[in-house]
Amino acid sequence: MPPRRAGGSERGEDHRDCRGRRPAAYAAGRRGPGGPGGEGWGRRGCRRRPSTRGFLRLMRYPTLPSSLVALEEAVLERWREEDTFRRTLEATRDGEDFVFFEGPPTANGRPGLHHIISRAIKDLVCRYQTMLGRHVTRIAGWDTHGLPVEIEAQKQLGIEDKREIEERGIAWFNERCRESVFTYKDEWERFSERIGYWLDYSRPYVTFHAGYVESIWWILKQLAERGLLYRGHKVVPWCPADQTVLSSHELSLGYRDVEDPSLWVTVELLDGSGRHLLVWTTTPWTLVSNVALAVNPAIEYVEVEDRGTRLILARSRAAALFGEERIGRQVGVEELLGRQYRRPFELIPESEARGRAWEIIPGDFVSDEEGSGIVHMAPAYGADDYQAGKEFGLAVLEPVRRDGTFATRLPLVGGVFFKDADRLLVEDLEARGLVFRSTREVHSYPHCWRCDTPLVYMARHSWFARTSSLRRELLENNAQVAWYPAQVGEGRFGEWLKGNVDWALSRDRYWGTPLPVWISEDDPEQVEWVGSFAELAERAGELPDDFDPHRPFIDEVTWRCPETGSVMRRTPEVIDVWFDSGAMPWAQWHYPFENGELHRRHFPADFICEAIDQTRGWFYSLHAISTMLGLGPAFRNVIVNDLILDAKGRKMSKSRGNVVDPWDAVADHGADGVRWYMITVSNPWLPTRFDPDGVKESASRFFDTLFNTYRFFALYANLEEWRPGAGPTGGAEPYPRASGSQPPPRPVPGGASRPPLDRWLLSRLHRLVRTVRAELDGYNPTRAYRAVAAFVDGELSNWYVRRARSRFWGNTEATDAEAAFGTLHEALRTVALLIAPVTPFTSDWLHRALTGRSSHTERFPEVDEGMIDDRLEADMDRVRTLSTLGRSAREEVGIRVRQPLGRLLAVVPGEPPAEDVLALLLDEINVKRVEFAADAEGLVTLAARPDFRALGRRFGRLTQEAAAQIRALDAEALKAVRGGGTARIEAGDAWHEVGAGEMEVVEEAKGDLVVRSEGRSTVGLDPAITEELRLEGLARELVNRIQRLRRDSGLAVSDRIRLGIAGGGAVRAAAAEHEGAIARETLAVAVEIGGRLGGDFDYTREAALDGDPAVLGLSMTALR
RNA sequence: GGGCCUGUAGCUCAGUCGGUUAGAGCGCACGCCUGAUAAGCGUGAGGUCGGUAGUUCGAAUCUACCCAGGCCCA
Repeated sequence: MPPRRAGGSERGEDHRDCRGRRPAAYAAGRRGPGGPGGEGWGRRGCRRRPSTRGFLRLMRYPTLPSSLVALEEAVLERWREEDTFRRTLEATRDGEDFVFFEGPPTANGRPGLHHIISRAIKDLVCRYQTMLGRHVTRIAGWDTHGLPVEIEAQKQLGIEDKREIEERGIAWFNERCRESVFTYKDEWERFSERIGYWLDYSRPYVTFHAGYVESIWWILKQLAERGLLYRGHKVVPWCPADQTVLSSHELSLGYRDVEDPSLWVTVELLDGSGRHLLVWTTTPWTLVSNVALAVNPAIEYVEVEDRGTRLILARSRAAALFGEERIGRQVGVEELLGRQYRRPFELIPESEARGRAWEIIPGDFVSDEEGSGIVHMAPAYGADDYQAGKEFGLAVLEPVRRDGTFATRLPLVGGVFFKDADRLLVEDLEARGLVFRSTREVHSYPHCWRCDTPLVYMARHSWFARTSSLRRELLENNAQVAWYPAQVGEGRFGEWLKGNVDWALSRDRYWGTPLPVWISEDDPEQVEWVGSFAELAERAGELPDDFDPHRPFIDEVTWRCPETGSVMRRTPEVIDVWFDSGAMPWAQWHYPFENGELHRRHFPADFICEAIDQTRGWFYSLHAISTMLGLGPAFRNVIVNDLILDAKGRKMSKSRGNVVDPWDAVADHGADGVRWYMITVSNPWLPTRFDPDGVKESASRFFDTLFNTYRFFALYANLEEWRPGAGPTGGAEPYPRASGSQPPPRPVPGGASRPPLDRWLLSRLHRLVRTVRAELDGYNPTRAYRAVAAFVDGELSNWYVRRARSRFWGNTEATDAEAAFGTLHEALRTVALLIAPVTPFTSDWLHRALTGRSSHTERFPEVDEGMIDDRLEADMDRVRTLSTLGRSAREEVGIRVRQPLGRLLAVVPGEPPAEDVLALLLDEINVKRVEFAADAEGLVTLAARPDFRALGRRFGRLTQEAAAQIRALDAEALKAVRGGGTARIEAGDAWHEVGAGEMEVVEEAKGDLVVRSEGRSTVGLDPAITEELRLEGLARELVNRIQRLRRDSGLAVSDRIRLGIAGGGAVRAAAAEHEGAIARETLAVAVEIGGRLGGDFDYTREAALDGDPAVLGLSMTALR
């Protein structure tokens, strides 16, 4: 038994290929102790060993490593040794810039599987552009500030809340944060290297570095000078337990379905009519703070009489709640607007209400799809409410304290947690007879994702960027961005911009970029933005050399205003961490303090790529900052990738236990395997399922086929000592090397002299190059590489190699052999270059194996349009269709392909294929001749296929009738149409002339043949086997058995033999008739044919050939 | 509750401008090949194109509504 898989210890010593197989060349010669045993390999075992000369020749085209992972490790080693990445940057130094921005990850979390996909895409685009000769800057970055970092630090330190941080000192806490941000930096760098993501880690941008912070200060000051920054109020989600604001991102982590009250309250309208307004809410606790009711002028309101009370509500809601028949008089909105009402609770003294209160206001956000069409407003506790409050100057009542409880001075609910107050409040309303209906319903409500406490929306002071004033610019700039897919840009991002609200910049936290704004202690309106450290020093005195702009040190920097004499003190907040990352186009260069030219060259980005969750994160912050600075869009092309799901389509999460460790994935499938899978399995913008079986499948389909093809090439190229440039096809080096300064050599000449199969492959190859370039230029990597996969599998391996196989060895026609090797070499090398962006390891290995050079310092293949031959491709298409049908027909009659048959009748649309292309069909399905219907009148019938596109235009609703009439045309009429004439049909009570434009006339085979057809192609196979054909079939069987015996006997591919064939009359006749062919195929220098096996043969075997027994014998011989 | 995406063979996915026999791979069945061989290849079966209603001579494709799943937002 051969060994199964290479164990770990054997790795590197074992000359097995990627499937764990021994390559034939080694299997024949190398007999290590672990190899197959001597017995069973022929009578005398195997003594062969390649000559030294032969062995050296084998080294020319190397054997594939034992696995994809081993291949990648070897390539990585090379990249490290020769610093290939840097060489590509140097080689393109004078090229036009292609600007790429790397979105910074946070290095206090480990890289995950989902990072592979965006990194694979980023790497792919950057490598492609590099191979086009452009200079691609790829600077790594680290996102190091913000709440995630603080939370991680708190977790490690076991700290529960902010109070504890302040007790132990901000300096101490921030030091812990600073230490933790690079916890996994090394792992990230190793991971990037391992998956082949070329990124410059030597000079990364780091958001907490003083220079980076200074650039942000500069940006902020620019914005302040443009009047875009202000201090205001905002309703924010607040966790009463942690006493902190949550970001919108964090908010989305904590939505949970809970049961809440569904309360309908009646509120008396104070217009003396005694009518009540019906109001619906799911948060009764906010009624305490109610200051207004909103109605929508676009909605119709009516009165309904219920239990002695006249209620006012939206018409559609009245119909739903009471039924049409109970609807009373209509109430005009103008009758309501500005009216006072009696507030549901009077727990807060009226005197505390500063501003308008308990009045009916208009609001277009009011819907009549649920509730009553009348919405209760508590500006402190809802975003819509707050907006309306600002617009109408409503009072803001804030009885809930930061810990979530009502102020103790309030009657009824003083000291009660806001959620717990609901029950008390509903009871009180019921007691006063103000409840119309009270139930409970399940809806989703945000909770703190850390402590599960229900969140409360609260108005808080905050610094804002006035982005809503630039809505038009944001949209205009967005229109200049090409989004992949487009709907994210138009839809998700565009809609979000349309509804843009001012960006709340400040955070009440510690570890972040401090807001560089100082406020007068005496006059809060006197503020000063500081745009650089130098400016700060001007005001506050010299800064230390190792000045750290972080809290708490920066908080101590104050000065006395020379004009007012007031002390200027910094606002305590830090900035939203998204501003950090959005500032990277400037801050990564410490612009404008240095690198002005570098920054100018690197803005805006030609390309960025991140996951969909960055829509409102990095995509927005880049876009918003750039727009606010008046600089247009920050990026021109953006690929948005979706999530990586598990094999069953579920989100990966720790709690489900379905998280795949990216290191495991790479160890199992290789980086190229995972990259290839992620790029080709579905478009990046669709959620991608990570299915290990799927990875294996797509890998084996592609890599194994490609490697097998290479192996085939290498085997024979080594045997025949072929190398490019030696023969008549000339030095095949069509792609200019990136580093070379000479003009590129011309591509291989069109090769009209090459056989059609070769010309066809090159035509397909160049068409492929055209496709791949077009798709990659259009940021469509999935389509590009699916096309490559189809080429390698369907065309290169399963048609070209399959059909050209015999030309690769023992080919006595040197030109033909040269053409075959040259063509296959060029195809493999071109494929190696095409896949360089997507599977950089395999590409590099293959390219080096074929040429000795790395693929990554080469230029991307160019299309030679002259090589594309439409006619030839069409002919080959027909031949391939016919061979499929021929095989199917053979299947049906049960005659194997080795048995030659006499005749195939064929019908194809259009012209028959050229003679030399047709030869491939004869060979493939092993028939002596193909006759086309045109030559074989009487064996076909004519039929008409209506062309609906044409008929539809002409006949409209009569199309079906006309089509039926066309189908019914008789042979005479069809002959006339085929001859360029017309036929008459009746449709819609009128006669019409129809011709070749309205139909296609096709031939269909008939008769006693075995007929198969598909589309417009048909074959009829003549199953008759003459004696002559039988003998030829038998001869082929003999070749087949002899080859098997050769191989089982351990002979090398090129060994010559002496051959003996013994058997009955038919066997002898077949052998004698086809002796020459048998000898040629089996490399026999002598053939002995007889009734019994004479002579002394080293290896013998009996064989049954369809009931004809035969005995075969062979010996190796030194003769040639 | 709102926006966007997805739904095609058992599974994973293609499907161009609406055109009349909806494709591929895997899996399955059967077979072939045996010097690319621990591979490879072929043939076949397998479909209510999520559903309904429209538009149209004609719908997987366009429209509306509904269902299911996902993402984002509230």
